[in-house]
Amino acid sequence: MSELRDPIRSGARPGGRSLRVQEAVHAAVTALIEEVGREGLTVPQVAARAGVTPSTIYRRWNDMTTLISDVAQRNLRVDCPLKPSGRLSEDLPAWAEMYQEEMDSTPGRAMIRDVLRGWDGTQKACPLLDAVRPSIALICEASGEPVTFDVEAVIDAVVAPLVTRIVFTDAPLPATLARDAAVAFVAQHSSGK
Amino acid sequence: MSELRDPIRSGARPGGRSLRVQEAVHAAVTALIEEVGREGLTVPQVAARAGVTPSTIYRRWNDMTTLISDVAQRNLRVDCPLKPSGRLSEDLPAWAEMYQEEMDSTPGRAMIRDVLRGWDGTQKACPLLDAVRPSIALICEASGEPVTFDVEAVIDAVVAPLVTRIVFTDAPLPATLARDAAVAFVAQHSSGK
DNA sequence: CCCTTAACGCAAAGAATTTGCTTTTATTCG
DNA sequence: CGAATAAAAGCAAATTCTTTGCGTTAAGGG
Repeated sequence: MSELRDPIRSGARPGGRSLRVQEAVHAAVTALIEEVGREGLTVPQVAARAGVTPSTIYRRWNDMTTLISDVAQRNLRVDCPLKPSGRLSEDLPAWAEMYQEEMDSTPGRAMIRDVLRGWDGTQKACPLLDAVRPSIALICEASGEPVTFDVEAVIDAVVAPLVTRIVFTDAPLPATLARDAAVAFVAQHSSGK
Repeated sequence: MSELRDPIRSGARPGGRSLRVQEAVHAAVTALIEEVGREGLTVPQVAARAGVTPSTIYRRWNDMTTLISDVAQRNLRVDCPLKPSGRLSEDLPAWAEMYQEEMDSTPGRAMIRDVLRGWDGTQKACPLLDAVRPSIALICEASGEPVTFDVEAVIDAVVAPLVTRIVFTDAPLPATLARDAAVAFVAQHSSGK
């Protein structure tokens, strides 16, 4: 959509006033989304609430879509309190179930959409999948058994069907969709080859 | 995002001038995307090219995002010249390969993103998956063998991993990603149970 | 502690969007 | 096959959003 200011740059000023402004704006967006929804949410409105000039927002984020996407990305960080038991056949399904509950909810769905709207496909990092890989990797490592598959394979088998439905459909999901996929995946990769 | 005018409604006027305006606007969008790209494409610009008043566009589509999404949805109709051989183990991988080529291309990726940006998740019909189901169903029916799976299962196994990568990443895809998934899927559903 | 300059504030200029009203013209019905 | 009806388009004024130039504030580095 449009280049956000690169936070890692020589001479950049990530602290102090800049940071306060960023926090105030993010908070204002979050609050106003609650109050008036995403539609009919305008930059001048956010600016007023944050105690900031509209031009400040335009210069940093360019437009409302990018700003909302930026806020949504912060909320993607699901700090899941994982306590891997070490048994893949338990941990992966458990995580999958939790992940589905997190994502297939009104705020979860809205968050994914918000992230996507501000995503133009030219950035390297993919916020949603990047947020997920560490958890999967952790579960695999905790497993004593040597894994014969890739983290990407898990994403294909359990994350992809889930997010595809969330992104492209309105219909409520079967409660055990992700869990079942995880169980099937583990079964397939332990028995046989 | 915002309700497009319901085309099926008592008293609606799908023909005549309305239709001409719609076609002119769609054509203008397509042409201008080529010339100036999606960014920096404005409603007044489109209106001028289409020989229409801006207010006409605003009243019908509400905003540029919705209009672009609407245009992209028309282009989703991939009339794939399928000639099912009747052997699932050939037809499904062949279709998967073709589908990937169609979607994992610069215009294909842009199209998917355009559709998603105008998608607020409250419509019943899902333009992307709806465009795919008939093809899969056709292949399954053409197969003499009685199928032991669902169309949705195919979507989960081959379409989902594909679109997830397209939607969430910038990285180029392995050329045989979808084909391989299709082969594995057929193998799994013919042997064994 | 001072210097440099990134980032903000302010206000004017410019562009996009909304809105009330009029006109055109599909569609329906007699 | 004409009216009659109302959906959709045109037009223009009013509003609101966005951009931009320039002065001011205050991080970060020497």
